[in-house]
Amino acid sequence: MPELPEVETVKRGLEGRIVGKTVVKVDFDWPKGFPNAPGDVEAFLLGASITQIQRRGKALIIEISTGYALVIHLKMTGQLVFVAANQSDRFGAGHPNESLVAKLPDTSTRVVLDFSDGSKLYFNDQRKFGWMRLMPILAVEDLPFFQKLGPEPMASSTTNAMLRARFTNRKNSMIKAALLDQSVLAGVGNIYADEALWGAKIHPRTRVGQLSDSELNTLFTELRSIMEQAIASGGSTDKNYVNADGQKGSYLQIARVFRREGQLCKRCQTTIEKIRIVSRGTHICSACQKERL
DNA sequence: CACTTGACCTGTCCGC
DNA sequence: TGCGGACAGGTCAAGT
Repeated sequence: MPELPEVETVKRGLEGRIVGKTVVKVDFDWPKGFPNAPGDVEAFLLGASITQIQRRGKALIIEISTGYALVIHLKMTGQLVFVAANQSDRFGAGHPNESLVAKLPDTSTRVVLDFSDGSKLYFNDQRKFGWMRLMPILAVEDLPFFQKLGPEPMASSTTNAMLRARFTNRKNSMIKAALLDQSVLAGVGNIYADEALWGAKIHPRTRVGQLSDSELNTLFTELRSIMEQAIASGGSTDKNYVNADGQKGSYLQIARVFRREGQLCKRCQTTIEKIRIVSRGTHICSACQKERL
């Protein structure tokens, strides 16, 4: 389930691997995942080169020399995996990714881009929730998804005061629902919502209006800190997520509550519980994160 | 408008 | 062993 740290990790991986490369072939057989007008691929992608890669929220924007861009959302099980021309150089016998690369393309492969140097980029998506779309760069920001998207939590221009104002617009929501709402704040998903709430000692069912300014500030500080650590760990791999080299992220090895139900709270040794809030699996320490009525 | 819930998908796991 | 059902969770549409 790629959230901001996972998508950022993919973005950084792709920057060093596909920028400057020329696309010579595109294979896809899945209209819902690549819903483009006939002819777009030939006119605006083939023969063109990758110029830069951006991330906004959980979406990636791969810009192309034709003034078009590939906009990609990995949703829950999407992967973007780069494979060099000579696989054995990078994924030879004994390499941790040998088995993964050996089976690409697999049954989850939706799109394959071939570059002129023989390398390839695979877009895999087991559950088909993700999408990839070719469109003019100038039209990207007009997509409803980007129109509604809230500010970037890690940007220096995003202040606590600004975030407090956005959250308190949703004062009757549970804080976890507000954190997951991409129109309030971009990039937070189930993993880092639980991790940040534990860090700030806030029960996820608390209504936004019940939180003081200082509690909200602590929550935002925790969120930034957690996301920074997650990026440094290459993101979180629960099942599907891998980076641009096909490697897993290691954040869950240092996670405090997520997927730690039944284990002890690292702060107070109480057993971590898994409950259900806003239809999502939610991990809490009921001693550190007291529910208020 | 604020807020919640179900649908979209497929692979996996659990109980029978 | 096989099978039904619950579960995983990002976003959007539709509901209250």
